[in-house]
Amino acid sequence: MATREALLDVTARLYAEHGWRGTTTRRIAEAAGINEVTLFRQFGSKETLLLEAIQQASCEGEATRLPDVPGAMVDELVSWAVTHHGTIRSKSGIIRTCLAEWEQRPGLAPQACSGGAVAFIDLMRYFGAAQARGMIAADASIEAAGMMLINAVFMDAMTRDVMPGAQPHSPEEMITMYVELLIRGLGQPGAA
Amino acid sequence: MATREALLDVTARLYAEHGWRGTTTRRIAEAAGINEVTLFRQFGSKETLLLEAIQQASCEGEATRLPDVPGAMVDELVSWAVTHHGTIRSKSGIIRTCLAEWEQRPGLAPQACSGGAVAFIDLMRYFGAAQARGMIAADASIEAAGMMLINAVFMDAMTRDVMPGAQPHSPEEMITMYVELLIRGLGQPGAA
DNA sequence: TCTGAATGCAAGCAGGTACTTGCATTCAGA
DNA sequence: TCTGAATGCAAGTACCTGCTTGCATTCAGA
Repeated sequence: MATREALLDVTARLYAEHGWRGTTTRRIAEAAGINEVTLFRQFGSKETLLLEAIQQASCEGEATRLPDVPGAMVDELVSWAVTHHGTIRSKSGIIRTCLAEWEQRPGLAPQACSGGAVAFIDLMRYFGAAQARGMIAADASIEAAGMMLINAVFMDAMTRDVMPGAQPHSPEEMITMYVELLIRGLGQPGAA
Repeated sequence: MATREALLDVTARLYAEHGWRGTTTRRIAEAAGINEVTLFRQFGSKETLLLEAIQQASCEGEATRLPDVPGAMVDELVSWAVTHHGTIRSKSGIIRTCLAEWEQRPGLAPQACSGGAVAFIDLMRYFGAAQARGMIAADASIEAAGMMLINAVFMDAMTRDVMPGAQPHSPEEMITMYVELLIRGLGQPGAA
């Protein structure tokens, strides 16, 4: 079983860096320190190995949940978003590659991004509860706020490696600014 | 010259769909309807052709500018963002691929994303002017607002092809919601 | 001690890929 | 009419890639 685990881990890492075609079976075997033939005996084909590795890498990572009853909204949202940011960042390579290769393998991108969809649903539930309690203006567009927060966190996590030094602020600082701005926008009733 | 243009266009399209390794010289020649040898005689190598094609595709597209003197902010921002959205969307394939292959060719991603950086600078200038005129709260974080708007527009443009049907609203509707929410957040002074 | 499953190693196969060479064809401009 | 540049065509080279085969080695469990 150790061989399987090593192969899956190495394959996911190589896929994130080099894409499907760039992840050759020879390179996988060499990086994992095992013989190429063993790879085929274990998984049958390159495709099987890659699909399993990508799925495993997409799923791992903790999913934080926002409280059922909203309290200190800024604090709760910031700490939740920071965790979510870390989860995305640890998978940023895989997500980038799956998105780029969506046209060749359409099933992978939704799988890799599923964490984001779950987070969005959780966020909408939280906003809905806050709105029901009058903590958010009744006419506020919580949908827009949710999308913007998710997108901002997602983009920050994805581009922080690609553009080093471009962001003078830490993720925590940026997220705090985002959340405070959104809460201000959601709190003021009827500007439209 | 017609041969060069055809090769560059086809190459950019294939690269957006299949990535660097997937864009083979045979495929380029076939799709362009010319002989593979001609490709090498014109560009010398696959690398030269691809770099030139990607650069050309990254640069094209109109750059709208926000007014020097902010007026009807929501209207101005929405129409500007909608144009920006269209520009990004027309290059979404190239951008996705360049981002994914950033680790192998680090120079391409910043090049493909340069339009976004320019747009962000323009937006910050506009927000700064609005703030100087008192149209935005003095303590509002225009930096956070700018990032969020750029990110939201970028993400919408990038994922609209990948997740068809996932967004019930049109780009214009989403952008309008984003802008109105942000303006509300920027207008209310001192919530922190 | 024996057995069988997992693994390693060397070699090879068929097809793809970047790129080259040699020669024939077209065709616009002098 | 001649010339030269651009292009096409057929073939080939060296290397890569997924995958297979045959055989030797290790090693835990009966």
